[in-house]
Amino acid sequence: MIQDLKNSYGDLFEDDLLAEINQFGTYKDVPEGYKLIEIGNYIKSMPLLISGAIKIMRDDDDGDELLLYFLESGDTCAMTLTCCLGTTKSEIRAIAELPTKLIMIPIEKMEEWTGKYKSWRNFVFESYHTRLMEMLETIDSIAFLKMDERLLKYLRDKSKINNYDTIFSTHQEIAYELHTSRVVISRLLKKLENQGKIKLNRNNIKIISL
Amino acid sequence: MIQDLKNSYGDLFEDDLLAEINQFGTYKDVPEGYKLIEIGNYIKSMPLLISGAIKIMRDDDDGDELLLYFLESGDTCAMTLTCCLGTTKSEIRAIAELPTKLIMIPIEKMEEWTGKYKSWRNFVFESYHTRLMEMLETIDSIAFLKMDERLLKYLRDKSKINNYDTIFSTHQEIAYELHTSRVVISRLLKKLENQGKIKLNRNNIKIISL
DNA sequence: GTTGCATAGTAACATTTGTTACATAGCAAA
DNA sequence: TTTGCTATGTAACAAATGTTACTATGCAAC
Repeated sequence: MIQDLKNSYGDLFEDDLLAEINQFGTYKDVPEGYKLIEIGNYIKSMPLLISGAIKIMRDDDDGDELLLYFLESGDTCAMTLTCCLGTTKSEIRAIAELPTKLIMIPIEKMEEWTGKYKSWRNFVFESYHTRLMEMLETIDSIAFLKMDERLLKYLRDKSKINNYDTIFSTHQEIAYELHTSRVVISRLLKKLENQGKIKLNRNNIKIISL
Repeated sequence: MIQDLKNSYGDLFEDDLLAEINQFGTYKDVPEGYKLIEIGNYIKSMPLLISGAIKIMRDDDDGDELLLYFLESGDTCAMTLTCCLGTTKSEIRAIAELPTKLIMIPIEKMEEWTGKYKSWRNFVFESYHTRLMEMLETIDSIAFLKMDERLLKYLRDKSKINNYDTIFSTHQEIAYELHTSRVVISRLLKKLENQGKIKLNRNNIKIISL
């Protein structure tokens, strides 16, 4: 574990801190689709991403859902932070988008290190920063873009995250993540296919040129 | 200034920190409508709200805009924090919603205190937390609510912020903040009036029961 | 191959939201 | 009072999105 850790965070943290992370953190290796956090869960630890990607979803009571953003490999921790502080329940759902390796840090340590290590403090601030910017981007998308533009952006983001030009999702899954209906997505995807930008197949979408 | 400061933050910060804030902070008293931050500005200081309220708006390049949230009186500082860290430009616009008193803290101090005072650190984290939650609520509104529900929520929030049952806005202003058109707002407001929930007047809306 | 199920295609229609265009009303300055 | 400006009301229409319902297709289990 220490090697993975050094690869991802060696530049960021001093050795003492790395050692502490190694000592108190719990290594986790989860498969694609693994549910890391469910809405309403109490959060007692904070994840550091080593590799893979995590999808952060917002759900409301009526079963509505919406993709907020992805956490990427070298990329920092979650907005989970937020939920840690108060003994509040999670407002979001976190699901592994890819096979993902991460280290879970217990809350107490997280707080302790905040006083102890400047690099840790900066890391946490930096994470908050990134998260807020990510949320802003999400707001831009749903407030200012039409569904066809949102879909395009979605396809681009998704293929970037997976680092692959084929997206293995059904229309229904995409519809859930963009909070619309399957028929709408099918319609728009077909239009993109007619424009020669993608190639539709069962259970996957090949990207030709976005 | 020290008295205002103690009233608003006395419970939160220890005396040493209060003294430093008093020493290094700049007191500001701005009228309603005063533009505190414009998109693209570089942020060199962080505001502590003493009284009043600040409206945070998101704008995009095409002139689209959208109300993100309000900062309230005793309420903590801004997402401005975020913009401070990096030497990045502001992604948002901040406008005094009411006559507002605040203290501006220079960035350097902000960072220095983060290491020095636990209460300051917690305050900053807490602020980030609140801001993220506020953004989540905004996302919920635009993603899951129809325009009529958003308008209702807007009227409630606005009257709460101003602590008054009459809202002094034109339909056009509301339309900008909800990122829709004046006609749409007029239409929906008229419906609410017909339901007996509000009373429409020129330049103001009296709330009867929401 | 046949069956059964999940996925995708598509038409027709409903609803919501946005747009245009014009009429009316309130208010203040001349 | 008249004028002019801003704000509001409203109809008619357009576009975007959502819904229903049904068909077709791909794939796997049998």
